[in-house]
Amino acid sequence: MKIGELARTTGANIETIRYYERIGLLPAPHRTAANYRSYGEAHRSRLAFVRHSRDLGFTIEEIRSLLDLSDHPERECSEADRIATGHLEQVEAKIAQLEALRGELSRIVGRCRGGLAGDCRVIEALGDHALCESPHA
Amino acid sequence: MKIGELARTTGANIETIRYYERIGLLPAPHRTAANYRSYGEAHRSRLAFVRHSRDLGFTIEEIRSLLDLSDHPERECSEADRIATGHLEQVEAKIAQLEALRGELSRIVGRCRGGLAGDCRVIEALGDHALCESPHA
DNA sequence: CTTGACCCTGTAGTTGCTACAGGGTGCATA
DNA sequence: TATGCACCCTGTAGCAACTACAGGGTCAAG
Repeated sequence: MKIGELARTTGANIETIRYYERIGLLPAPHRTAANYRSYGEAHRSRLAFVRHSRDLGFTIEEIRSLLDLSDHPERECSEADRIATGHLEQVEAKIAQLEALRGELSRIVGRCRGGLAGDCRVIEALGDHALCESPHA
Repeated sequence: MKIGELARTTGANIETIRYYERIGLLPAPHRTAANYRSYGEAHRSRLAFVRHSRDLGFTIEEIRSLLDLSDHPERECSEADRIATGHLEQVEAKIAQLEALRGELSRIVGRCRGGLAGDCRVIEALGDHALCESPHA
């Protein structure tokens, strides 16, 4: 299959696929006589793995390690679990941070009663961190 | 005050302050005879506004608009409210997305029982989106 | 008079793509 | 046969919002 079809069946962008190849995340496929990339099922499932992992928020370097494990089924699985657990913790931390932020923002937005910028509570609140209730950052 | 002191009193990085000046977010301050930047209270409060807004997750362009309003107190405040409300909505959307992600990730992590990578449920789950419960991306 | 802390400019790196520019290939249709 | 169109190629530059140098100048203390 050519790159366009691979892109369609995985939902990845063509440029992204070439980018993954360039950074060594995907192996370089065979080329046709016209120098077109030619992919097989192994490429498709590897790309699906990458896209799925990216959608779950793993970094490229984390995915590199996970792929490496996936290529060596005789190794121990603990590294994969460590990566996933660490990532989960980061996601939870990010959620907590965004929730604090949401709290401050909705307090700020709620204060606006319309009118002139000189009296604007939104702008006032942004200028003065002391008006915040919780440590959002 | 020199740039180092401004950085200390606002919590901003020196390089970041110069960066803000370069992109026109902060006005260029006076220079001493030795060509050092020399800041006053107006600079400090403007930078505090910017850092606070960044901590709340506003983009540079949003902050540009907010600063512009802050510089024109005779204008209407509605734009500030529109920006803040829009940003709040984005934060809420991001939280929802991360919560879906957390759900999938904790399901995936929970499946690992140790052992070899070849049998690893974490790696299996990453390779097969169909094993997911909810549409996380 | 030298050490150290501070300041300057300009440029390049970070992450994970995305968007061209400028060209080649392959197939169907007029 | 020409020609139009969809597709492919490489290489480079751009995005956000910084951060990190390299290579140099300034200034006060000991």
